[in-house]
Order: sequence, then structure tokens, then C-alpha cells
Amino acid sequence: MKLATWNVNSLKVRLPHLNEWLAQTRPDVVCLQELKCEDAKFPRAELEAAGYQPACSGQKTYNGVAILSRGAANDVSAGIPGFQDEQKRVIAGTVDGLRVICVYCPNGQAVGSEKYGYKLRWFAALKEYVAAELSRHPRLAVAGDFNVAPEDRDVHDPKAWEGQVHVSEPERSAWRALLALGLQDSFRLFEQPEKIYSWWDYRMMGFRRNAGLRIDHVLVSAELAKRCTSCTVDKAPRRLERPSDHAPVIAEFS
DNA sequence: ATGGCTACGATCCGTAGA
Repeated sequence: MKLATWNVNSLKVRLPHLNEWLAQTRPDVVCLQELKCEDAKFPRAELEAAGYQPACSGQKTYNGVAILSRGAANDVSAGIPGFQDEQKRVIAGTVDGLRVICVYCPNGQAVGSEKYGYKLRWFAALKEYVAAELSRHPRLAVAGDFNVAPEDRDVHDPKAWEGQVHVSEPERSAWRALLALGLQDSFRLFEQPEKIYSWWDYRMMGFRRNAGLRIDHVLVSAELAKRCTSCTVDKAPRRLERPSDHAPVIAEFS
């Protein structure tokens, strides 16, 4: 069973890449972020033709998340209950007994900014939500763009990034608070090569220089971690013409 | 040198991403 997450940075622009990648990779469940597409314009028919049932929570211009699965997801829920938010960043669903929470965590813009404050409040709300979901669903995954590089080894140039948004201590502390609920970073369950990232800046030939960050993650509950057999970043779509700045992350389960 | 792309919705530049 393959579970993937991919920030596509515009579903409309990336639909050809997504279709090709789905056909080649054949994941069972896909969490998508940054659709930048309202639900009325979601390419439902095209994805159904590719063999996937979508559940989406989109908006115009910004944000937007979806879960694609072979069979329709059950108990679909959008947003974080009790956390008022105009921004469509969360969708959850149950697929074959697996609870999947797809997240597009806030960017935060700059440490100390209003958006940074929002990011930290958002993470606090996510933690409460995930805690509640975990108590109901022992087999749970939280997958998406977390906009946090958990450790310095997840950063191409830790010195240049020191204290910046995505790596600041309060953000990493929010990340660790999620893990403390009983989740594990599936990527770190396995021995990994060095300098593996999931996002590269469009500018300055970031991808060519492998100047990236590992900010897209698949977190798994203890019970799911036991079944996890691999977690990898698929760099292939990042090499295509007009790519998303993020690459998909794929976790496999027995 | 604080920029450098890309996407979007608005126009022919501003906002946002990370």
C-alpha cells in the first residue's frame, strides 16, 4: 500500500504531471496541497478517469487540499474542528481502515510576522485535532507540506537558514509536539542518504544545486509505523518542464 | 547585493510562496 503527499503548486498547471505520475507510480492514496483551485473547478472527471476518487477542500488563488484514493474515502472532514479559518488547509478521510489527514501547514513568511503567529497558533490547533483523531484511529497518517524542516540535516545550508522561518526553534518545537503525541516521521524510520530534500527554490537554480529543504512529511502512528516498509522522495517530477517546486514523498506499508 | 522564479488575479504590477 502506497501513500503519497505532493504539494502541486496549482492543480490546474500540474494536472498533466499529476496524471503521468499517478499512472507511473500508482499510489493508493495521495494527499495534495496548494491546489489553488475552487471546488467547482476541481478536475474531478479527469482524476476519476485516472482511477481515483477525490475528496477536496479548495479555494481560489491560495491553499486548497485534496485526498485521492482508489475507493471513495469515508468520514471526510475539512478543516480543524473548533479552529475558525478561512484558509483551506486540512482534509481528512478514512481509506481501508486507515485515517489520513492531509495538511498544508502555513508558510509563516518571516519569524515574528503576523503570519508566523498564525502558523504557530495553527500548529497548536493541529496538535489538539491530531490527538483527538489518534484516540479514535490507531492506524493514522498525517501527510502533507508541513513547512518545517525538523532538523539541520533536513536543510541544505543550516548556517544560512539559522533562525529563519521553517527552521526556527518555535516551529521545530511545534513539530516535536506532534511527534510527542505518538507519531513518527516515516522518513526517519529508515537509513537514508544525506541531503534528501522535498522542496527546492525556483530561483538560483535551487534544484540543480540541490539547495533544498525537507519540509514535506508523512507522519505515522505507532501501529502504522510497524507496517511501514519505506519512505522516499520522488525527485522525478521535479525534473520535468514547468515543475512544482515540491517533490512527492511516498511511504509504503505492508 | 536580500535579488534571483512561479502562479494568480489583477492588469502590464502586487501578493504570496519558502
